Amino acid sequence: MLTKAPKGTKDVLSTESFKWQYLERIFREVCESFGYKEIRTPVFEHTELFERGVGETTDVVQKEMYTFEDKAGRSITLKPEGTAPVVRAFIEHKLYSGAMPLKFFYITPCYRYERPQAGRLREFHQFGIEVFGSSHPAVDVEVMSLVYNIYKILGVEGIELSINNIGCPKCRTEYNKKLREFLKDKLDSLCETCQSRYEKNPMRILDCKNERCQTEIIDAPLMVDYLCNECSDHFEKVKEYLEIAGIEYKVDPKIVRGLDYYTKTAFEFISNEIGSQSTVCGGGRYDGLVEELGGPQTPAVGFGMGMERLLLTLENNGIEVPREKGLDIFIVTIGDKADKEAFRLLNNLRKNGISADKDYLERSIKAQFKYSDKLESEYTMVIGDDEVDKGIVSIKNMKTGEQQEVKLNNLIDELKFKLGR
RNA sequence: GUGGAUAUAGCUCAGCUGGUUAGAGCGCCAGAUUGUGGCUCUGGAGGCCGUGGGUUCGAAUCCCACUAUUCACCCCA
Repeated sequence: MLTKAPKGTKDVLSTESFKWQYLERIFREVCESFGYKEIRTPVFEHTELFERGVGETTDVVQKEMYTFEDKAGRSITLKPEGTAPVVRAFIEHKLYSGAMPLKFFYITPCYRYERPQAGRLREFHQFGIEVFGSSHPAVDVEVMSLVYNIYKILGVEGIELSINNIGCPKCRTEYNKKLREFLKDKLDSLCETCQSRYEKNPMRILDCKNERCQTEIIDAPLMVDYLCNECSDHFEKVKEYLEIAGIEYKVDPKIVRGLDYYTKTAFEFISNEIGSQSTVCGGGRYDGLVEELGGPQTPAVGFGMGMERLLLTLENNGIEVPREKGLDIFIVTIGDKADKEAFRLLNNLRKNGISADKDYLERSIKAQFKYSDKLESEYTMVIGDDEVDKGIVSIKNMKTGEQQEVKLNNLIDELKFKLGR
């Protein structure tokens, strides 16, 4: 137990971390080019924030939150998603009083108590963005376009964008009423989960994979057909802007978001190659959330992307993440005197921006070379008594095997030249 | 919360229907090459065979329980 990471968590070892750094770098670059700024919020929040923000009836809140009491008896919850905390910060710091729209991105761990499976962990990492202050449909599309760009840059193929409009509180309650009416006398032939969905979230029934349920709902009314003028107008404009952006999409009237705050636009990017958890990115508009949490009425859009799932997608696309470079130079030492000289040299090299390392195990020359090879050093130099006395060392290019004599006091300039620094 | 699969060396796995010192490849360490890596060859270290119980003269192997991992459902990124 002591030497086992808790269920649903994973160490990112140094042999993997370069992939994360790569993804994070791409996110940051793309966000910067879209004018988004980073925001960092705490890993834990008051439980109430998620109850109110995500919705008391959602599965996330009802059975998946890491909730505990702190020493003063406050109920604290590890963030299960990224949006509510950003909205909280937006309200707390009265950011609505500044220039709009306001565009943020974040990279954060999230926590949900679930049974782990492929593409699903209890601690997972989410990359997301939020835009506050504009109800313009083009903003919805900008958000999707940012995701689209990331996939393009990463070289990910076979990801499909599905969009829907799930209405606003006004037309959705109207629609839910219609849907319940339609399902009322079919209730008995629906599967168990769908029966519980009937009250909680009847739209979800449309998405059921159970065949019996599917045949029952063939003629069910669809949200798209019951949108109010404002919502359906918004939906049409989103499609127009998607055309302008040149982003392929399909309308999927069955997309339903499991978080209560979504309004109007809901979208998903789906990959069919990473197992059952096919949603690689999900997002949408949430025009009512800021107000719900005590701020002024402020429209907003955003998305969240699971980084573990993105990594899976890359793997299954056969995309190799560029590896980090090896060491510039490794110093092989022979004897005590040389060891001290090498230690002094290391310091100098590093100060000059040349990454350098040496042996610390007093191993044979051969073993030191092997180790240098493992570190993927560009160069390896040998230093023993002779070299210290004469002030001349030989440096070996590890790719070509060529060796060259260099004066110790010229070493740094010579290396800088060779490395193109 | 529900269901299925799996658990043997650091990693990937073999070990047939129970039979005595548990194997391979890779990795690690060393030597062949006494101051030069990658290739090759040789040797070495490294296992409570997930944990506990049971059946048996005898269990890595069969049975049960537990734990962990994993996949799927629910739900979500």
